[in-house]
Amino acid sequence: MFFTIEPDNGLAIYDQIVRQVKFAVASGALAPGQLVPSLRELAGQLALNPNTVARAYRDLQAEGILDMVRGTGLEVSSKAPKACRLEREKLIRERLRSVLGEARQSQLAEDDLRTMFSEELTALAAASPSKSKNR
Amino acid sequence: MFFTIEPDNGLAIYDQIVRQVKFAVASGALAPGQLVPSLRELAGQLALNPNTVARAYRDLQAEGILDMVRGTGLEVSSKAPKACRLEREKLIRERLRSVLGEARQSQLAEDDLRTMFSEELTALAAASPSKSKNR
Amino acid sequence: MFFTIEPDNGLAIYDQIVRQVKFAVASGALAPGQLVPSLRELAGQLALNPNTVARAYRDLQAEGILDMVRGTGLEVSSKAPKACRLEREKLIRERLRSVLGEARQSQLAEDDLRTMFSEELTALAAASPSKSKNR
Amino acid sequence: MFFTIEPDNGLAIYDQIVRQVKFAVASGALAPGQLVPSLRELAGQLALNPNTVARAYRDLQAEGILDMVRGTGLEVSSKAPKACRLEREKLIRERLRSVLGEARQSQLAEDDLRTMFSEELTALAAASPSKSKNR
DNA sequence: GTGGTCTAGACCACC
DNA sequence: GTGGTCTAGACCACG
Repeated sequence: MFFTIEPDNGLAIYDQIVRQVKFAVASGALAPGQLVPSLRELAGQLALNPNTVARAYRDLQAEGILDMVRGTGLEVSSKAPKACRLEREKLIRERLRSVLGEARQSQLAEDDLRTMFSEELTALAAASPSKSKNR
Repeated sequence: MFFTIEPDNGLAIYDQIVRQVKFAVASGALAPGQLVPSLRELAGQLALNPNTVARAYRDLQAEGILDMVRGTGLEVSSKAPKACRLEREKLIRERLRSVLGEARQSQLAEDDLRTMFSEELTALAAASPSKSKNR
Repeated sequence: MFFTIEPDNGLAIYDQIVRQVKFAVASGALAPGQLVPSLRELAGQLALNPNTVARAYRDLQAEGILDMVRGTGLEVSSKAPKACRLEREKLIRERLRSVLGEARQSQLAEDDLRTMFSEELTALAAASPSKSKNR
Repeated sequence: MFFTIEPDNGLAIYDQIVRQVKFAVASGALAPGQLVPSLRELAGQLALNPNTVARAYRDLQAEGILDMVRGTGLEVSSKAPKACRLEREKLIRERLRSVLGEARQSQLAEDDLRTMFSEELTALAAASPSKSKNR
């Protein structure tokens, strides 16, 4: 699959999986009815403890993003895309607001912050020319 | 003092103290040679256990931000301002990079991200008119 | 494990643990990649509070001697042996220098000091025939 | 006076004073009946809190090394020289034994330890050519 | 199971 | 008064 896990980015691993599944659904990469990778498969790919993946899938089931299909696996629910599109912006905006809040509280000048933002954005685009026009 | 603790913002309390002390030094609010509040004093103000404050101050000593003056307290070291200014940028840039990385990976359009950034920035400025030119 | 704690030898208990871990790594008794005893295990063996062991392990992490493996424990880092060998010499040399400095300042004759050194060394060797060639 | 205080050599400041007074008596630099510097004088010279010096003098009185002479100060007792000569060796030997014990326990080779001892001894002699034959 | 955090409270050394 | 250490025990997140 197309997930990438970074330990030590502050987020728990299971939470990174949860977020990325939601993002994949939001972007259409995972469509309703489609099966997500099995526990063992994903755990193997990401070199994680299956329990960790299980924890993520459990949370996703609890939120109604994934539905259990007995004997088959977990599939993306029909209501997932709408929910995930809303969720995506919320999740990212939350983290962004948190960073900005800390920056302001630290008396960092707004201009420095804008500069930092631009720098990181271009650095990111350079590192992985993912999604301007082509992809 | 002028510290504010938010339990459950994801960061450990002692780490919030560490960051805020660094930020205060970076902004000049705490000058070298100045004593930080005593363990018991700060613990009292923030309604924390003295051990929690001690943990934060111990970390700051280990980083060379604070120097112990026996029987007197902990004072801001002479090398602290430079170190803290660098640290402040590093801490914020790290978190910013992490958010941006997640946003990109989530296929969020760059323009949406820029918009989000601007919105949050102005929202923040409105909420607390901290530091334009006039204040 | 093979640690021994002496309360009231002037060193804090957590510091004794730190030193002994470093010494164990320096001597090869603890190899990189190997897990140190868990907090609770070591605390049980030494009849200490787990927090005390945690403090020691935390310091060792901060110095890069131990790496955390989430959900598994703490392992000796790959860079630890070199660092610990240097550290061992430094720690002992520091204490030695301090004693010698005091001796000299006390006007103790250098020859008396040499005699004292030899006496203690042989007394020590007699007490625990640790490491000549044969053992 | 001829005392030197090193904070952070592991010994409490008051203890360093106690030891150095004893050493001065042992070497004859302070003779029975002679007055030691007043609290304020010594505290001023060493840039210490007078309470710290008071603590040291109090301990020395308790051991019978110093006698209070009302309205005059503290003088070296008649029994001090003999006691201090015995004490000097004991104090230094204790610390030396402690270092050696740690070195052995750390698996440091005996030869390395001997080398270290010689190095530090010559370094010390070079730093302050105090007391071979001439002084 | 692992380590991490926090609280509570006691005791100590030092200034 | 200051910080430092240690104990005890609870709770949490993670794997």
